Amino acid sequence: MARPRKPMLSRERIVAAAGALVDAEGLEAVSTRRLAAELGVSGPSLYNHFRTKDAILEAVADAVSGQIDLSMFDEGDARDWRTALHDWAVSYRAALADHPRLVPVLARGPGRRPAGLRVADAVFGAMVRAGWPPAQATRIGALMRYFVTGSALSSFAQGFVDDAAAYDPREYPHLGQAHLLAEHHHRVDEGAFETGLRALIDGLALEYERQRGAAP
Amino acid sequence: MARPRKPMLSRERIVAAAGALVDAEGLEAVSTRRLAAELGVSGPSLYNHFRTKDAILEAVADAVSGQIDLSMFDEGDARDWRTALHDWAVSYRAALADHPRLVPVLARGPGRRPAGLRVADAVFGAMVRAGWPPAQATRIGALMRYFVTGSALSSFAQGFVDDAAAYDPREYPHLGQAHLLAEHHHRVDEGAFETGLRALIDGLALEYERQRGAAP
DNA sequence: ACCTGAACACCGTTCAAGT
DNA sequence: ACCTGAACACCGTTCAAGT
Repeated sequence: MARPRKPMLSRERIVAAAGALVDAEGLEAVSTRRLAAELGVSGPSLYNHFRTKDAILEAVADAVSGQIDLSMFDEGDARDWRTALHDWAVSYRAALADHPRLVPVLARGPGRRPAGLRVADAVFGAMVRAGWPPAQATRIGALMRYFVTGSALSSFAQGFVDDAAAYDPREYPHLGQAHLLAEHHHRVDEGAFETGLRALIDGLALEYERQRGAAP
Repeated sequence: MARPRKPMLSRERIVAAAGALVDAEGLEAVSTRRLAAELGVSGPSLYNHFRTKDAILEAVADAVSGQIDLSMFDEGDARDWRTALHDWAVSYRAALADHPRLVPVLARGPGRRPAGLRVADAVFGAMVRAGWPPAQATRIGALMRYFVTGSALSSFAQGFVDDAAAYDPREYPHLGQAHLLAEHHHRVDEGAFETGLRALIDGLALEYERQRGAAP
């Protein structure tokens, strides 16, 4: 078969297939041979389009970053920084929660990924425009990433086994209900995210007022 | 050689060697063959002591959870819930930051790991004792884990490449200084963690007062 | 330029064989 | 009980060969 007159692969097709495979079966399931089989080619063919398997995953990650809504940071948008930050975090988490198994790749940071850099640029720019000193704006970008990636990386509630016998009341006197967490993981994790996000932004607002008071 | 009269391996030796290997070279470097070689045995020998490679990593993770200070949650401790939560988060992060490459394993939750369960038990019990409703105490445990694992999983600052040319000012008008982040990553990430932790706890204190005011 | 099969140096895990 | 080598079904990546 050798070289077809019409290429069988493209970067787009590879990224789409890799994304679907990660979502369906997880990062471990993505092998070059498996991915190539899904695309109807042999393993080494992928190396005509990407330098390494990791570069494929980076491209998938950037596609996910591209789903994050940034419109709340537009110059013309009327939302104040608290509301903008909240709405952005919700969209950020939603994009990651759609592809939880990709979060370890996204957590590596933007690197040279364009969509990742656009996110960092938008939030930093908006916080500075709202009156935060640049060093604080950087910290806000960082701490929001900690919180959102942490919440999307793995379910808190699903981290507890579904088996009442696992929680010996003599060892763990307060975990008598922990075996119920897994069943309600959606509610628990959503609630914790909302509570945490609210607390984070309320706390930042306090800090903002302190700085306002101190500065001229 | 077959079976020696004195066993060559023990769970403890395997866990110690695996931990050292993860710290030195990362999770990807831990293969059963590599680990066995480090211990002077052949690969399959490990299966006499652990059912799978993953069980070895779980054991390493539990050893790290065992390093987290929980004394601030003791009944006799005089710290109020805000201070206790702060001091715990600092110790929690320090334990994880000592072994950042293990964080993806720790982020899976306690599962059946005893040290992981002790942490969950202590923080939940202390929050309830401080007056938080159980559902809120659960959320606090969850959101703290989001924030701490997110901050330990990967450096925010090191997620940006060290190359000024990567930040085209026409594409990313606010990232003119981003190439300096990697150089100061320690300061940046520490500062963001402290700012975020303070904001989180200040925000929770506001919520606590609201509940106090609303309840009888 | 873009695909192929063969090859290299790896994986996790099982299992029969040894003591 | 606890170690071994052989084996199975995999890996990521390189490379010469094909068109």
